[in-house]
Amino acid sequence: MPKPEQTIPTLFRFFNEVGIINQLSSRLFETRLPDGFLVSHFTVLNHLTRLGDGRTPMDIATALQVPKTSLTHTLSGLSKAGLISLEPNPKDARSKCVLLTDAGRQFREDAIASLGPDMMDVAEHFPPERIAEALPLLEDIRAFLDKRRDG
Amino acid sequence: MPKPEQTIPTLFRFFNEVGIINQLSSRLFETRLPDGFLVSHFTVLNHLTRLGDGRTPMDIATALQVPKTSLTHTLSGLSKAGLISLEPNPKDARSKCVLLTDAGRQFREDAIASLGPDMMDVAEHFPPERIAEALPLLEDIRAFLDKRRDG
DNA sequence: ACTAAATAGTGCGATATCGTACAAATGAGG
DNA sequence: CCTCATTTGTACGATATCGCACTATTTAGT
Repeated sequence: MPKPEQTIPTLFRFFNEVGIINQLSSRLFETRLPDGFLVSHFTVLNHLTRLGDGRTPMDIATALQVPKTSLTHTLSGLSKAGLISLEPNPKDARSKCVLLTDAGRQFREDAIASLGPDMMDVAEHFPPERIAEALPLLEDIRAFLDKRRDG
Repeated sequence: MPKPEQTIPTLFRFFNEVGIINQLSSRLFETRLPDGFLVSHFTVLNHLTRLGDGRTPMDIATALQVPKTSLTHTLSGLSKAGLISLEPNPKDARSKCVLLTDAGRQFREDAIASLGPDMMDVAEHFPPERIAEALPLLEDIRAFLDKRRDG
């Protein structure tokens, strides 16, 4: 039975730290990306590369937990830049398929490469084991919030 | 000597999880706040309550790691809503002092109270010790990124 | 088959965020 | 004192984000 007096401040601090880390890291990411591109663009390209392209916008929006209207905008930017192509979905005429282009794959690789020095800098101060230790908790909390959102 | 092959993907996953948790928790927060208020508003009120008001906008922007132009906008919203008052800074005529009003303190308390059930729900699934274990790492990474940003 | 409910993507409007450029004020160096 | 660089807050413009409403399509219930 958790005691609210200690628990709630601890959780507030947790979410507060997460918020600021996100802010700082996103900003850092963006200074490394070509002008006009944001973390949101990279995130989509990274997702498609890691888990495979050909997904629908709705799949991606759900996975990344962004509203579908926001994703429409992001995809439109990626498409204009030639980093993805949007094709009709043969399984569902309402929907589309998001395909990576070669330029899109290259963009992601370049982005990762240009972030490499920053990442190594972090890695030098924080042993990967220490980061790896925290990952399960983060993933669990993410999954919890994720499931909770639907219900 | 960290090995890039494992380290960099681990860090990517870390920042990715942080990003999604931030997105999910911010959204949840905002559904609990009165209409028209965002996490950014709460964050400022919370900061002033915890560390004391009378600070300058620039102090707050630095502490919260948001661009000063963004904070100007947030403060303007808080001021219009009567949750803070902006007064001239006797020490520096360029600057201002941000003071909490009673309504501002009350707003924060109400916000925390309305988030209570959500927090307890999280707390039931994640023992506070487990959260507390992760806090030092988050704080260290935050501090590292924070310092790194200046240099 | 037919209607009703649910779902996918988008257009639109409101507003948040942030970079640039500025004016006012301060501080540093001569 | 008197520059000149720095700092504070803001106005402005550009764009991101997101909620609402809408159309087209699919799915479910009868």
